[in-house]
Amino acid sequence: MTKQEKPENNLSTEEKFKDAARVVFTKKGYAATKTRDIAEEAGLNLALLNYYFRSKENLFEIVMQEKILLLFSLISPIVNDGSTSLEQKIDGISVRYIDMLLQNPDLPLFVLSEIKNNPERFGKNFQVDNIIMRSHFVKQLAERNKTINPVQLILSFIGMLVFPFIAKPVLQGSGVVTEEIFSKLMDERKQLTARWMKMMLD
Amino acid sequence: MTKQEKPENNLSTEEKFKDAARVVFTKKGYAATKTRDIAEEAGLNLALLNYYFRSKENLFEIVMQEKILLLFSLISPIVNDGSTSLEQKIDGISVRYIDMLLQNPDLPLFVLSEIKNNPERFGKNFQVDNIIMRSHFVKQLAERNKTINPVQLILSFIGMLVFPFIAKPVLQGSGVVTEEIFSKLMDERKQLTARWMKMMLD
DNA sequence: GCCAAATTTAATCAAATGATTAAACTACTT
DNA sequence: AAGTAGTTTAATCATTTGATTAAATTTGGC
Repeated sequence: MTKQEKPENNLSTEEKFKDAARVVFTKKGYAATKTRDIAEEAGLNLALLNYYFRSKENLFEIVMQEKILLLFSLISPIVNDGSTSLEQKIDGISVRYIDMLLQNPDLPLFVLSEIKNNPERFGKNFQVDNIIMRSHFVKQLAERNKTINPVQLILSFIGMLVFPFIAKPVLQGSGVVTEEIFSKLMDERKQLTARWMKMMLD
Repeated sequence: MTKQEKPENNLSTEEKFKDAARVVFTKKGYAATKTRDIAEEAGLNLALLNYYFRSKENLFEIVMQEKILLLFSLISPIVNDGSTSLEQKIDGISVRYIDMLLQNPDLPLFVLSEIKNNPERFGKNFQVDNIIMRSHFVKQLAERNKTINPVQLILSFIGMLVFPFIAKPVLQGSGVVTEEIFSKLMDERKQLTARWMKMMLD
């Protein structure tokens, strides 16, 4: 009974499902997504999906885990880097976060709505408190300006970075921007948010 | 055949459904909401819901219409007031928008996700282009600072106002804030966003 | 009190949907 | 070539869900 290892295309099959799930879940949300949609998007059969992942929920969990990681893994090392200045952190976050969002435009709206629609599910998944609120960055903020609550500054910072992507469907739907113009705006925005944030420090 | 007008409690019944629909739709989103949930929340029968509204979609349309109106009706008169200064508009929007959001905390996330999940449905519902992008406010912005794209400023402004409410489930879930602290933060935030926005003008 | 219209209910339908099953097929080992 | 574990498929289930129907109940005018 030599346990047969998965050949090339087996891994590929599982990955096809995950890819499809990423696309469909992110586009339509958990509740509106049918397992058949995912199977079709993957070009595979419905039963096969359950063979690999046991359930819709399971597959969703996997996708969601990835997304949340993506959303936080970028920030953590930057805000907790003890060797950089406040200004350097602001520059770094602005550039890298917008770059990441340009590659994952509907990440924030997807993650935030799923969390809202089902808060119980994400008990300890995000350690905002540990990763961000106790970060080196926050300490530097508090040192620099003792009158302003760091939470306020951070909400503005992340808000300025993330909100355009959340409002993107509205902006496009109402013809304010095209895909191309949006990208240019966001690229330009890296410098703007950094500049604005630095102004807001004092 | 004197057509019997709806007595007191009929109007009340229709309103009960709308109230329930507001609650459930806003909490769970369109796809995750079952018509039975709404009926139960209203303390009424399922068939009655279809008697009044013909369909789930219909009822949703009504609720959504209200929500979008709420989201835009506040801004329009302020940004298009030809008699106020840029600074006055900024103050007015900050205060009144945050007040409105404090009373409707999950309005933004609800509206924005439903639009994203179903952009076709909202063809012309939001005239962001007409109401905001061609407003007196934007003209004043462009006059004041010819180097910065007004869209960038507006995205930051609305982002700073709205984002905390979008991130609220995460903030609460991770124990960064309680309901009470959140309200205080948002109250304090009225002045902060106004101050920051004015700084960003130059 | 009685009638007609409006309202409410319980029962039921048809379609959609997540999941399972049993059989067919593939690829690798010997 | 045969056997075996792993993979894929078509068919089917049971439940959920939006909607309908027909009967019961209530309401207001006479």
